[in-house]
Order: sequence, then C-alpha cells, then structure tokens
Amino acid sequence: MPRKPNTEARRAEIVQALQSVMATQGYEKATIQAIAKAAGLAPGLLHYHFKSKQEILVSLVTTLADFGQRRFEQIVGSADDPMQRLSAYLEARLELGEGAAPEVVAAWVMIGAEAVRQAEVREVYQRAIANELDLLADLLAACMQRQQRATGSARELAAGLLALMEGAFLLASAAGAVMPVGYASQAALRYAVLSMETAPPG
Amino acid sequence: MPRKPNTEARRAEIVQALQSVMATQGYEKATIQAIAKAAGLAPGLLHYHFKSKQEILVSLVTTLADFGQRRFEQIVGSADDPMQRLSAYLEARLELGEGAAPEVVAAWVMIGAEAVRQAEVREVYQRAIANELDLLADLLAACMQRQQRATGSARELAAGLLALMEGAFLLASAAGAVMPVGYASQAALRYAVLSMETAPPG
Amino acid sequence: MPRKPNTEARRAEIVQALQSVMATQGYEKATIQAIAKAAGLAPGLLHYHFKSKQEILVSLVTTLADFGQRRFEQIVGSADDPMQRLSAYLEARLELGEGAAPEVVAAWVMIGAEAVRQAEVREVYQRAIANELDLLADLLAACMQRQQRATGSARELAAGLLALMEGAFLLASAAGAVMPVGYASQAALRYAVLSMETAPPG
Amino acid sequence: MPRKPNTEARRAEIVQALQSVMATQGYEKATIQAIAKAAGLAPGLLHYHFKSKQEILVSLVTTLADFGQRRFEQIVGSADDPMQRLSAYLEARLELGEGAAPEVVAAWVMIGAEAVRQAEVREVYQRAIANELDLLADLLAACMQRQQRATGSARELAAGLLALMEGAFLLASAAGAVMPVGYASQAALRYAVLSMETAPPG
DNA sequence: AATGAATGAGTGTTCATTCAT
DNA sequence: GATGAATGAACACTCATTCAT
Repeated sequence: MPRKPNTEARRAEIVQALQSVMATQGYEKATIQAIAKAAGLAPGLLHYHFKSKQEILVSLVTTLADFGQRRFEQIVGSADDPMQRLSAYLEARLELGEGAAPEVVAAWVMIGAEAVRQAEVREVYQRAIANELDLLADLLAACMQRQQRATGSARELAAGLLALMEGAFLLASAAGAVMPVGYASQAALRYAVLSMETAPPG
Repeated sequence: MPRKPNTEARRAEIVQALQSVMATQGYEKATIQAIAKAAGLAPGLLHYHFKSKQEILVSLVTTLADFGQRRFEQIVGSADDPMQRLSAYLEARLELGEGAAPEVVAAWVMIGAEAVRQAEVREVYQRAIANELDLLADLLAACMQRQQRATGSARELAAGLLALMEGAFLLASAAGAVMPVGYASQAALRYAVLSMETAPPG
Repeated sequence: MPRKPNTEARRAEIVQALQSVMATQGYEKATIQAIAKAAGLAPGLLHYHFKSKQEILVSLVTTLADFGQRRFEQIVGSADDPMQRLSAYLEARLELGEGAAPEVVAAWVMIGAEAVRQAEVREVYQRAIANELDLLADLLAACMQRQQRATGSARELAAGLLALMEGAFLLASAAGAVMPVGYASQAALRYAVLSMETAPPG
Repeated sequence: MPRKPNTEARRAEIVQALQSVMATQGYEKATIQAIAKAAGLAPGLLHYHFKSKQEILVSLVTTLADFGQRRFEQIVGSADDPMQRLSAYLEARLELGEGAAPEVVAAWVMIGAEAVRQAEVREVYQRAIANELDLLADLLAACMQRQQRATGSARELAAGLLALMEGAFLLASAAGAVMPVGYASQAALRYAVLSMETAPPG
C-alpha cells in the first residue's frame, strides 16, 4: 500500500520556515538546521524536498511575489473608482511595512540583498519587481485617464512610487525605531496624487 | 627608531576593501581572505588592525555615513538658495544610485540588510539614517520657510524622501535592469517640491 | 490467493541495475536511489529484497562469476580440439574487454577495487578468481598433454594469462583511449601458445 | 617577521597520507578526516593546501607516475645490454606487486578504478599509462633491434606486457591469497622474450 | 607590523536505512 | 509486495580567528 505524496505541503512548510528565519537572521544565517527546526522537521528532509538551499529561497521569492499579486487583486478588485483603488492598495501595502506583517517585509528586504549577489535569485526578484511596476503603472494610468491626463509618464511615476515603497520596507526593517510613525502610506499617496496632478492633459 | 605607525592608513585600506567585496558578495561571503586579497594584504593582518570582522563592518558603516555627511555639506554648501540646495543634493545623491558609484550604493544596501540582524550594526546604521533624516528635514524646512509655509511637516516629508532614496538604491542594485532610466532624481525632486507646496502657510 | 512471489525476478533486476550504475559511477556513488531509478523501482523496495547495499554487491559478484563460468562452458564446450577451445575462449573473453560488453567489464573492474577493502566482497571475488584460474589451468593442461608436455607449470602459466586478461579489462575501462586496438586477445593467445611450447616434454 | 612557506612539504605529506589510506580504504572511504589523521594534521589544513580532495588525488597520480618514471630510469639506466635492462625492469616492477610495496600497488589499483569514473583523474592516469607504454615499447624495440628483428610490433607487444603487469597488480591487491607465488615476473619475462622471438627479421 | 600556516566549529549536502501506509 | 517520506550520521568544504615566527 503506497504512501501518498505530501511533497507540496512539506515544501510549503519549509518555504514558510525559511521566510520566518530569514526575517531575523538573513539568508546566510538561515541554516538548514535552523530552517528545519523552525519547521519542526529533520534536517535531511529539506534536501529530500528541495535540491538545494537556494531552491528554497527561489521558491520563497516566487511565493511572496504570487502572494503580492493576489493581494493586489484582492485589495484593488473590490473598488470601482481608480483613485479609491490606488489609495486602498497603497494603504494596505504600506501598513504591512509598518508593523502588520514585519516578518514578510523583513524577509522581502533580505531577498533584495540576496538578489544583488545571486543571479538566479535576481532573476525571479526582477520578475517580481517588473510585475509590481506594471501593476502600479496600470493603476496610475487608470487614475490619470479618469482625470483626462496623458498617461505617458505613468510608468516613471510608478517607478518612484515603487522605490518609495521598497525604501519604506527597508527602513521599517532596519531602522524602524528612528522613522516617524505612519509616514509611509501618506507619503506614497501624496506622491502619487500630486504627481498625477502635474501630468499634462491628454 | 620606532616604526612608522601606519595603522590608520591600513584600517582605511581594509575598510575600503570590505566595501568593495561586499558590494558584489554580501557581508557573509566577504571572507577575511577575500578582503585581504582585495586590499593586497596578508589575511592575518586584518585581525591585527581589527578585533573582528564585525568591527570592520561597523567601521565601514561609520565611514560611509561620515562620507555622506561631508558630501551633503559639500554639495549643499555651495548654493545659497534653499531650493537650489535641495535640488543639487537630490540630484547628486541619486545619480549615484543610478550608475555613478554602484559599489558604494550596493555596499550600503548590504549594510541595510545586515542592520536587520546585527544589533551593533543596526545601531550605527540607525544613527546614520537619523542623521540623514535630520539633514533632509532641515533642508526642506528651509525651503518651506522661504515659501512662508509651516515647517511642522518637514520631518515627515523628509522621511518619505529618504524612503524614496533608499528604495531607489536598493532597486538600482538588485533590479536595475527593469527600472526606467533616470527616474529616481526626478521622482525625488517632484515629491519634495509638490509636497512642500501643499503645506499650509505658516 | 497468495501474491505471486516475484522476489527472484526483482532481485535479478536490482543486481542488474547495480551493475549498470556501477560501471560508470563506481560502488560508492551507485546510491540506492540511483540503482532504484535504473531498475525502475521505488527506493524502499531495494531494502525489502536485500538486507543491505553490500548484499546487492555480493550478489552481483556471484552473478558475474556464474555468468563467466557458464560462458566458459558454452564457448569451450563447442569445440573438440584443446587448442581450438583455448583460442575460442581467449578471443571470446577478451573481445568483451575491448568493446563488446564494456559495462560488464567496467563493473568487474570496480568489483576488483572493492574487493581490496571489503572482506566479504573479497571472499566471493577470490572464489571467482580461483575458479577462473582452475578453468584456465585445465584448459592449458589439456593442450600441453596433447602436445605431450609436462603439465606441472600449467597453473603458473594460467596465472599469467589471467593477469593479462584482468589487466586488459582494467586498461580497457580506465585508459582505453591510449591502448592499441585489439592487442589483448592476440597477446593472450601468443603468451599461451609460446609459453606452452617451452614446457618440457612430459 | 614573516613565517616561511612550507606548503610543498605539507602537500607531499598529505599526498603520502592519501596513498596510505587509499591503499586499504579506497578513495571514497579515504575521508578528509582519515587522511588528516594519517598525516597527523588538522582536517581543515588539507583544504588550506589543496583546493579539493580530488586535487589531492590528482597530485598522487602524478607523483606515482613520476616516481614510476624515475624508477624506470634508475633500474634500466644501470645496465648496458637491452635484454638485461628489460629483465631488470620487469623484475623490479613486479616484485613490488608481490609484496615489496603493497601500499603503492594497492593505491595504484584504486586510482585505476577512480579513473573509470572521474574524467580529471582519467586524464592524468591515461597520461601515465601512455608514458609507461612508450617506455616499454622502447625497451622492447631495443631488444628486437639487437636481435635484428623488425620492431613494428613493439608497441603491441608492450601493450600486452603492460596489461599483464597491471593485472598482476590488481590480482595481488584483491586476490593475492589465491594466486601462485612469484608467477608474475616470470610470466612477464617469458611473454616478452618469447614474443620477441616470433617477430620477423627486420 | 607583518606573515601565512594552523585550528576546529560549522555549513550545505548526500545517503543507507527505516517505517508508516 | 510496494511506496516514498523520514531520519541522522557522515561527508567535503568554508571560515573567522589564533599564533609562531
């Protein structure tokens, strides 16, 4: 009587454990032993389900990216007015960075640092960033169109918005104590609204 | 006849070498051997001049922070008009993130990630961030005062500006290939100018 | 209704798979997983049919030795004249070493190396070698008797012949590229014929 | 005051220790720990002097090959008559296989097995074999020339002689107990002498 | 000040073996 | 009989740190 495969569930547990450990220890110090312990599994099992530690990391990046995508759709899909959609998204996203899900945020920051030095990680990270950029640009373009403005600068505005968000995540994780409380979502919204207002009519 | 004490020079060389290696390898992979090689020194010498590897890192953080401070003063000190000062600073700072000094930028990003997990690094990193925040707030306040506006929101505006800058550094290092060219300095200036314009008269 | 006991068939499949993997990977790198994959079986099944990995190896050694024995009888049994029998055997055996069955030959070479360090393997390996030595000695003795020579040196001549053959197998597997083509069977036959001619009349 | 390099001496010690351990344990079971223990060194030191375990092995192969070369020249260089040279060489070489230097012989056999599966080892092993083949062919050709025979078959004869020798090494290591005593050098000499006698006049 | 060999704990990874199903 | 997940001890290799010179 064969044992039924549970690989997918185990993989998810392991990826989750990596996120958890990475948030406080970084990738290098997130040892296989530490991940296994966090997941309540035997160390050897991690290499049964993943070929390498890097594969766990890549899996985490795509998981978080997918999670972001779904979250985007959830938040934004519930509203009609483009401006409401933008505002809802920025608030939801940046409240995360300021306390609601610090583990996810810190893990994401660590992933950014790993992307600098691991080509394979960089690849999936860049895909996620490019995707987020597209989503933001669409969101902004919709607002601008409603305001009867040219949408040509939407992508560049979106880039600034994304930088502001990612920077807020980094600072929340690494220097949260010295930053003003709740500045980020307001700054993002302000940047978006005012920037769009300066776009020429289209 | 005493030997010439060249400790300070050696320390600077070593710190510089750490920055160089860290930019591409990260902190953990910046091994003592690799740093020594980059500095053209014998490995054993590093522990003669520094108690530990972490001490080199802390030294690098303060060096970069001081460098940023001096650069701030240089750039900004040469102008009279507050708005010109602000504009000059943002451009100088963000052009760095987009190609001019990628090594410094990448090393700084890595330091941010290390600050998340090493308390001692976090301490000096936060000090540097707090300092930059103060400088930016002062710069903005001066502009706002000239515009006869209330300066009460200067610090919060500065926080958003700092987040945008740090985010731009991170994205330049980790996902430069997928970001629009030259978006950052424009976004920062736009954010600063427009934000200040919405501040109430004071 | 009892299940069909297919243990013997399964064991043979597994032993065959070990031979196949061992030929290119050696014994240590012939992992249970790799053997299972080569056999198209689940890894756990191997330890159902064999107590340990070494038991599979021992089984392979005896299988190959038996195979050699049967092959000997087949080849040699079909001829009448002792000299023809000898010649047929050497050709058949050494053509193997030079391309016809490189997998079997390489596996046999690996087994020789394992025999050096595993007592249990050495035991069965030595039995196989001793047996081959006996067979060869008989073959030579028959030739010598026909030539009316003393057969006292048959065993020693056989030992040289066996060494030549085993050496040819080793060199075919490890350095086939640098050896002359088809030298082995000729060398063996030459050695045998000429050696016997120098034996004193008996 | 700098410490003076002792790398070459240490490397030789380590290579020697690998030979020693490999003779009884094989390459895979010759763990870094075991080699270090045999050399009386700390395990970490082995990777200070060698990049990898395989590099130690490659170093051993070339060391043994060089040793064989020098030994060849020593043995053979001391005699004038080609036949005496050949005879001296075969005796010296094969006595080794039968007791005088079992460690070297067993290590060499293990190396042959590793050459089957490691391309880099195979390369240096083949070079050593090719070299030995050349030397033997030269030795045989000199004898044949003295006997006023055609030397065209010298290389093929040498190949058989080499196979006989390598086979004798293998059997001495893996099945010494069942082989006749002292058969090898006689068989080799007999093979060489008789084979040459059948070569056509040249 | 400077060198580079030496140490040993720790890393990711492999793997024979076991076992619940 | 058969499956494939699970275990844990081993492995090669890395590395900050120490130290004799």
